[in-house]
Amino acid sequence: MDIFKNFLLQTLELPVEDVESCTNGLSHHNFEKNQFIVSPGNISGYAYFVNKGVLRMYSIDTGGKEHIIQFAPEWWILSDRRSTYLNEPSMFYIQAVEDSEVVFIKKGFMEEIIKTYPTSAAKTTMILNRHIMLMQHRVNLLLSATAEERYLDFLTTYPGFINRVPLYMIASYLGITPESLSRVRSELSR
Amino acid sequence: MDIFKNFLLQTLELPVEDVESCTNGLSHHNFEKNQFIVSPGNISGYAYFVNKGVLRMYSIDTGGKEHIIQFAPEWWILSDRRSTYLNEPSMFYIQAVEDSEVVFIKKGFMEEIIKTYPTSAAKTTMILNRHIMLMQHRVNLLLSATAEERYLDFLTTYPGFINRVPLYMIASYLGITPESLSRVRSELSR
DNA sequence: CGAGCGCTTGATTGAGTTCAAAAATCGTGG
DNA sequence: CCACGATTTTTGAACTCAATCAAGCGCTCG
Repeated sequence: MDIFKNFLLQTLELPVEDVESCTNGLSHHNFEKNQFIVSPGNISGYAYFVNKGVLRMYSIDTGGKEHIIQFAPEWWILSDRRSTYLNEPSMFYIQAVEDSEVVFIKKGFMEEIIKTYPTSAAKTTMILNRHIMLMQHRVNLLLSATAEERYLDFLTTYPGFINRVPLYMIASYLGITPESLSRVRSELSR
Repeated sequence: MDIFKNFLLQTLELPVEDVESCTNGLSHHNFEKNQFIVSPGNISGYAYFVNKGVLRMYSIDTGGKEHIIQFAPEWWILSDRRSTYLNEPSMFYIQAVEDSEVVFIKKGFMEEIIKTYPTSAAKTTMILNRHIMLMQHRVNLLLSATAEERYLDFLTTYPGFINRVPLYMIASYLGITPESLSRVRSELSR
């Protein structure tokens, strides 16, 4: 939980003396590699802050293929917003890619923080805006870039990730098959 | 500007008597069809609330093809978040698809609103969360759905839009060519 | 140490693109 | 209100990038 307290301290700039009380009522859980935090059909009332490890959110299509919407390494927040904020059954799986430690952020937690510390509003909304930025970038890539361009962008946008996540998951994130990614990589190393 | 005041009143639930003063310092502009509000290289310090009309945000790739990241009809807010919040030159065009009336929301405006009216935090962050929802859904579709499935989803997610926006733009939004969309549509009407 | 998982490589297929041109629609001025 | 030029949409044929199917290799970890 200390890592999440640091997040409140450093990123949201809450007063040191209040951080303790803020985290009362928040739970954190450990998940083994491949364990599920959310499955389709669940209603997930939480956003998930990653203390340690990596999570992925993905769907499975009618043909049985996985499609990764998002990865979340340390210090990131992951959530199926539709499920969390509209109380709908999730369409996605959220799963630990490595052994992970995850803080469960109750729906409304962030809004309470803002109400109590209005000066943190800019920081809090910045997290959401940053998330939208990344999604805008991702949509643009999916619309306009080739398999190779997407892979190269991934390498620069998420340096180090290539060593933590199996290639077939990166392929799924990029919207290509593992076979194609393999060919792209061998092309690049020519 | 009255429409934006209604937005503050209804969506953010600000007190009636304060709405007037909140909008001081906000400007609104009219744009003719095809006029540009933002071009690549600009730094856009605003988010754009659509009083009337439709905007689109798009990129042009190295091959000269357009790719629409997002449409924004009435009551929506459109912004290249990267440019607005990180002060970077935009990568995108923002253009009026119809004659449009647009309110320029200064960076920081929403955060000021929250500071002044902390109880609006939930409403304000909900707008951002809703935006993320839509993007998550869009990424999932781009990763997993065929041209036909994307088109059908578009029809249900944005009913009525088909009549306001030329098909070649919808094709660009869906990540397919106008020719493919035409074929999908003739298939569907068999 | 072998069974399963992840990655690579090769051959074939296919959904969607590209290129070209015709048809339909729109809009604007006479 | 109509005509004509421009824009948008459709249709056809050839092509292409990435997917699929299939097989083999090499770890790893149980």
